[in-house]
Amino acid sequence: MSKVRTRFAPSPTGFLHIGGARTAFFSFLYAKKLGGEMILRIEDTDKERSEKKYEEDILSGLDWLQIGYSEIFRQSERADRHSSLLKKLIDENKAYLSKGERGERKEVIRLRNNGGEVVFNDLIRGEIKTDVRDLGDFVVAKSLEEPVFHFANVADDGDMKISHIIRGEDHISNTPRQILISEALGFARPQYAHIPLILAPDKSKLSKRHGAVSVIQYKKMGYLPEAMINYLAFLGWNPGDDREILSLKELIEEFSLEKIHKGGAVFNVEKLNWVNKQYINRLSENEYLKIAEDYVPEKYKNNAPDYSPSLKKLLLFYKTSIVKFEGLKELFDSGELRWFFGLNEKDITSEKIVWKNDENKATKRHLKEIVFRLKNLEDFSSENVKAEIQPLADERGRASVLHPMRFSLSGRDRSPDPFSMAGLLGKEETIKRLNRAIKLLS
RNA sequence: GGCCCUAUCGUCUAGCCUGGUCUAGGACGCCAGGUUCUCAUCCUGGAAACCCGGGUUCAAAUCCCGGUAGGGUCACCA
Repeated sequence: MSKVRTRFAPSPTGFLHIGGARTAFFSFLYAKKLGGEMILRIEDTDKERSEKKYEEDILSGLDWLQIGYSEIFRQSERADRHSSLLKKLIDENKAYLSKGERGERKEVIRLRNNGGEVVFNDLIRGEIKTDVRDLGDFVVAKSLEEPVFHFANVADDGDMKISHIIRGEDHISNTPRQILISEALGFARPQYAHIPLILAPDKSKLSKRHGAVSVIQYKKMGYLPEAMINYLAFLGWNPGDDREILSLKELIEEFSLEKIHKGGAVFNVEKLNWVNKQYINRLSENEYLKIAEDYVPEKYKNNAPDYSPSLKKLLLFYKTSIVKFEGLKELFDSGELRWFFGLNEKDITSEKIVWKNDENKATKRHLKEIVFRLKNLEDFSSENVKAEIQPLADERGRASVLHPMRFSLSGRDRSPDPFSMAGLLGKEETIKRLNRAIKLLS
């Protein structure tokens, strides 16, 4: 059996969206699985709609997702080859120049179609038969210099020795005519595999109005590429067991076209978020910080308060609570982190410091005891603070002790636990805030 | 509309080929409880589906037929 060679052939008339990325990824996975390779072919024959920025977006999207290709071609660079193939077809009387019909603009080149039935075996859907008569002598080129999509596509697949064409199911009805062209050109017929579409929540075809257009948008939102390809792979495919989180290596090992579904799959951000979270959790501290720091708004960068040992510890603290890195940015922008960057003293009132029906006097006593216990603590880590304070809380009532401490430090009804905050704030600032609260209660 | 494709919890899906082990399994989300000073995390539990109708069979989510619904495609765009 000859070498497996697949291709991803996007036209640079739009961004690399979720669906395209998955198609590329399946093509890539299949080639890798079979020890072959995938090539990238930019189909830029539509000069009006093709744009460089789209090509760049496609390239960077593939790069981000680590979808590698062994070679890259631009269809526009193969114009000479296309016209000579077209000439050959005309010379062999398999195609002919035809006058424009019904007021159509000019002469076009049509393929002679003898009709009959075209049958092909789709690797995912099985045998598909099409009566090809009503196609008529269809157009393959606008002129010798301007081949139509079908022609250029087939010519390139033939020349580039593509063994497997893996593409979206919207191409399934194009396949018969492409087979006709391929046969006229004398190429060996490739295997076809049409994968189901990715749907929007309302089951319609996923499009711009359903959110992010380019996969690069997901990069910007702080999704990890490993999470993205993992999730994408599971849209219409799964390894057949209960595993949900698979590395690229495992994906390659497990992948098979037979396990791809026939029905479309709805793109679900919630699940993507969950997958992403799994990957964030697995990041080492350094890997995490490297990315996290890019999501700190400018005004907070290098602007950590004096009392802060480091911004890094703060970022690390929120590692388990974000679902994507953009969540960090939201934390900063929402004021959620005000306890760290600048407490608003007006937020702290004696009523709020005191837990439910506790007395001011008792609360004050608790806070004083906390200060007393922390004053001489050498290593002011969250763990050590907890070791000092937890017994006190257990003894006098957890809420009665911990709520005042937490509120004194954060000025918020919802905040991290007091031990973590104390550790992040440092000894001096922690005691300063506690004393301020004690004063308020007097 | 023609042609083609598809159909299991709200969503992603296992099971279907090789009928019984399926009172249909897992995951996300949701709800409840637990852990907890709050929020989040984490743990436990719960609600939630075989599109409909016929047929074959002792037995059908699984096989067959017919509906219905959804999607794709019908370009001198890709």
